[in-house]
Amino acid sequence: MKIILTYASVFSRDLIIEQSRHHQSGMEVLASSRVAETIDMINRGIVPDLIILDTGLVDMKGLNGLMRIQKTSQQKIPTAIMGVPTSQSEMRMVLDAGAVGYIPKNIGIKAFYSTITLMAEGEVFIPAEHSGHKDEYKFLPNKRLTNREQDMLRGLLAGKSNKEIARKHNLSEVTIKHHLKSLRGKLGARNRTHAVCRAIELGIVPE
Amino acid sequence: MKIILTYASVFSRDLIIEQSRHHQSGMEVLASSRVAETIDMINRGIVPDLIILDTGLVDMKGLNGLMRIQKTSQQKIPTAIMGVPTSQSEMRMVLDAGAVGYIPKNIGIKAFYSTITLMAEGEVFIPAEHSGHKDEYKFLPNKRLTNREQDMLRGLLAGKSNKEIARKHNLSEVTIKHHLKSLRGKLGARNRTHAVCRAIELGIVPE
DNA sequence: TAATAACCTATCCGTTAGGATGATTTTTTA
DNA sequence: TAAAAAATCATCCTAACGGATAGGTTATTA
Repeated sequence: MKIILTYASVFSRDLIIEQSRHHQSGMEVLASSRVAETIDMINRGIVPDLIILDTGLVDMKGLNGLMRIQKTSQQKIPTAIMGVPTSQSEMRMVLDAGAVGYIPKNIGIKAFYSTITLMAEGEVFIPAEHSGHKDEYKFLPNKRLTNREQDMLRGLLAGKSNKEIARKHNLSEVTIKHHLKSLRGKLGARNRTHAVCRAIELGIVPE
Repeated sequence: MKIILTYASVFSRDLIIEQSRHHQSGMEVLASSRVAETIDMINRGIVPDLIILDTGLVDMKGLNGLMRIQKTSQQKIPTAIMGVPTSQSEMRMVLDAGAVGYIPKNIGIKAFYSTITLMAEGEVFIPAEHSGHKDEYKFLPNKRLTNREQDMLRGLLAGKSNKEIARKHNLSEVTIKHHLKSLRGKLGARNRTHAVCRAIELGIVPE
């Protein structure tokens, strides 16, 4: 079984890959850190049994990464989304977009392996424990963060005030408020504190 | 080589353990999720070559976990702290307390293994790349979060306002402010948003 | 018992955040 | 090139946050 693991966090990805080498004979995991890299692999003739896409990828843009991969390959390659589970509607959206499943990041290792084995065989997977989960969060809309929004996020992560962020980037405080507003909107956050939580949950944390 | 891995995140811990089974013959990693559990193992006669303590453990209380383990075992068992690297003084503090090293959580897997092998042999380890690191953060003082402070943290992580937190716990808004203040103090945070970042950095995130 | 830690409340006051509305310029994309 | 997206700035206003200061109870511990 051949898998392309497209994962933002190098440490976690390496852990998964390292240990998969010994877990099950015949399991081959290829590492990628961007959707473009994964598409490149496919164009070079690699045909995996399963592609896993992290929701936190820089060039993912919501579910665009999934669509781009589907356009690339002639035959349909089973593709799964891996992310922090939020709402049922998010997972339904993922399935509607053509993914074979949603892997929650808090999954256990054994479950992880049985899950991806199932999905590589064409089964559709959504974790059962989330079936009754209330729709607390909105799915990250089909929009990536702009440069300015990422600046704002970095500011928040440092605990800075609007005034401080404004000084740092030579902008007016008004502009900061504007970018923060659209950042909150994209993250589905109620306020700046919540925005930080959402960003970390979703794996969208700029270095 | 026998190691007790005392780690808060079950997913990460299992990844490490699963893959260590195959990494090097003779490497035995025992899982624990609390300091008390680790102490219990020692009392039951298990003598590991190395103990690894995650800074994010619920019953860790700063470096108290380290001290408690040192008191438990007659012969000195090499004990290492694993956490998100913050400041040099934090790591120095860890060494002063008798630890054999500080393992940064963003370490690579190969480095991780060579590191713990070294430490099990009695070598003292601190990652070199942090030698010139500026003292930006204070180390979490030797104080655990009180129940109320943990309530506050949970509120922040949900993006709630003081008023909402107050309603939830049937307290006055003033009291919320009070607990938030001491929470910020303990986390070394400038404001509520920073407090969330610090808590996540330090691995102190209540379920 | 005295000290300490955890907990609860209050008022005053300045700062910060964020909503609403409106507008212009630049850059990107279809 | 026309349309859309991104970036910039302004004002008015209210809600939320946080500092300073001051008081209290309760439970635990030395």
